Amino acid sequence: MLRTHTCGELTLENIGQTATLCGWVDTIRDFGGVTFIDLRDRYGRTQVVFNPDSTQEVLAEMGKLKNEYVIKVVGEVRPRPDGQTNKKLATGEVEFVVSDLEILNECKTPPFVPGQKDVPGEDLRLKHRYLDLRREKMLQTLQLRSRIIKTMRDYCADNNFIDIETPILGRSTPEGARDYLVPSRVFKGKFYALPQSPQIYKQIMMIAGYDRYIQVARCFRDEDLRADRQPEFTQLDLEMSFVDSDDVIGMIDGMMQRLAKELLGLDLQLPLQRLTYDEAMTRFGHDAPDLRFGMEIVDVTDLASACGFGVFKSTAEAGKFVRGVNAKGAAPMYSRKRIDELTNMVKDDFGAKGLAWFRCEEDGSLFSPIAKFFTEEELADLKIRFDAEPGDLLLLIADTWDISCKGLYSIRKRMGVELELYDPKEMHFSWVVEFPMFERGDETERWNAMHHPFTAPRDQDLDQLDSDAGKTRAKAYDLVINGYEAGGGTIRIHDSGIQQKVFGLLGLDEESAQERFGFLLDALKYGAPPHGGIALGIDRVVMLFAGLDNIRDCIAFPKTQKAYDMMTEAPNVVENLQLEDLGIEISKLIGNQKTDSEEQSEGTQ
RNA sequence: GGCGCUGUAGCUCAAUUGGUUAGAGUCCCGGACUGUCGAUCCGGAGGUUGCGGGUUCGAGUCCCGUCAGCGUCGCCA
Repeated sequence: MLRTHTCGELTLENIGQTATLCGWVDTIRDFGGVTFIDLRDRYGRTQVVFNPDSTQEVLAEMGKLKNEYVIKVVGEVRPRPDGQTNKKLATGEVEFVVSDLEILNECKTPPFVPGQKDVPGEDLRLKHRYLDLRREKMLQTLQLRSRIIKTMRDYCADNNFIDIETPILGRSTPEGARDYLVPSRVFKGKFYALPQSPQIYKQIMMIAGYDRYIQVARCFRDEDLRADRQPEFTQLDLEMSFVDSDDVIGMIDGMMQRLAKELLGLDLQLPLQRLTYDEAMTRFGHDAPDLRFGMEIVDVTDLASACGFGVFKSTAEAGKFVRGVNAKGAAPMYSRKRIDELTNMVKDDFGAKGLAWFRCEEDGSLFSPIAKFFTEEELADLKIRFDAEPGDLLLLIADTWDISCKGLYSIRKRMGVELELYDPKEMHFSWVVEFPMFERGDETERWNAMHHPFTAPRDQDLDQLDSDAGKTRAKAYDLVINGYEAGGGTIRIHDSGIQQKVFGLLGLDEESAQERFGFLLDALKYGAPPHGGIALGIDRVVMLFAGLDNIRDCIAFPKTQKAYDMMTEAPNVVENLQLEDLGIEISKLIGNQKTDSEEQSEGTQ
């Protein structure tokens, strides 16, 4: 080892000891005579002191030091003079008086330094990720991530789970998200697919009798990115045999309790709150509601059908919905302009026709551009329904169930932040359960699986599969933290008769089901136990536990919104020889296109 | 693919209704200083305002296109 201690280690207990430290030059404070350098590594910072009575050689080397040089110093640990301790530093009561200095490596003048106050632009951070990862915040987040994963693994190990790796090179299953494909050299013209999840493999493991499986699994989905979505991400994949929904939920309840306790010092009361999907949609318009605040949706379709306002009346009579939220005390903060912004949001993003609003005045009356279409009694009814008090702002959408859900959900989410309706540091864990088995495809009359085609229906809904499939509820459950879907799972179908029936409803005949999932269907016939599981999005859990609002800061080497790696410049062109090996020819329409960033950097040179 | 925000010195940001030589802090370079910890002080360097076009007597500012980053809708079984 080049060093005897780390930069976060030396304290008053080490006074008088000779030690050797290695690290990066964080800051230099040169007083002409004495010079202080904060030496930094993963573990902390130690103040290193150069005195004028050092040797000429040491002083000469010291003169060469600049930000982010990597050095090794030998010296003695001494207490700091009275009144000169630094309480911000764990090592702040001591200093390290240097007797020898070796420059292990120099550093070009960096585009930014890890300690600077203003965080650089994200593109610059991603391009020079090795510098960005030196930043305290990144270091803390990745350490938290490591501890979260360790705690998850420990918990699972304590509960008899076995950790098993499944293939990265797998087979494309055209359902679901777009696959990342890998061409085969041996089977020219054929492709592997990177896993969207180890779903099939873990079910096979259950059939094989490995009744409690986990994996920290990298998954890949070739879809557009979001603040909380990366093309490759990590999930804690878990599957259990001889269980029902409550058993899986209970297992994760315990895991969340341990995570919250060990990493945040929070005591979670178990069982965690549960909402059904229907309840979540009715009350919050979304299947992963943020339960840290109220502002629940109020349905006034019945009032609307009897009122004089044509838009409301016709909407209600068409079997659609008039629903709204009461933003308590929001009226003074929301000018016409800000209400217009909300209106544009629900129109542009979700295709709502408009946003009706009522302001509750000081005298308790409701003011609105559309108030004239309502009788005094109707206005009074609205007030009662929404529990409106002076200063409140009522926002209503008259539209389909889907649009009213989406619009009111986004309004609630946005105003929750703007009105500071909750403490951003608060954590709320809950479950949304009993999702529908099926949803309608956009252009077809056929059903689509809401989760995946192996999801089991609730026992009491089995009969409904034939009569009213749309009403069938599944043994499906999502873990929701602070309004984010942190994980989701289901109990799987282990009965081939039910599986055939579900395939039928999904429009999959026996032949095509066999073609796509034959190996699983075969395996299910060889003694499949009842089983089910869940997958937790580790990146998102880290994001939420760290109090961050984007997932890239929880991943060491994330990709941009276009799934581009700014540091390695992947994806990129490959040698023609590699393509020939694979029997692949790039279409002339595409050619060997330069990536956009290459074009841009050439343009700016 | 749609909508929106952003792009000015190495970095973080200013620049009034379009108006003189595009500024500040920081970083960098040089100098001073023996107790700082966001060190301080003095001096200096540093710009094709992302790129291309247009309007105008005049464009960092307005318009069109384009590229990049971010947010969002679609999408994400």
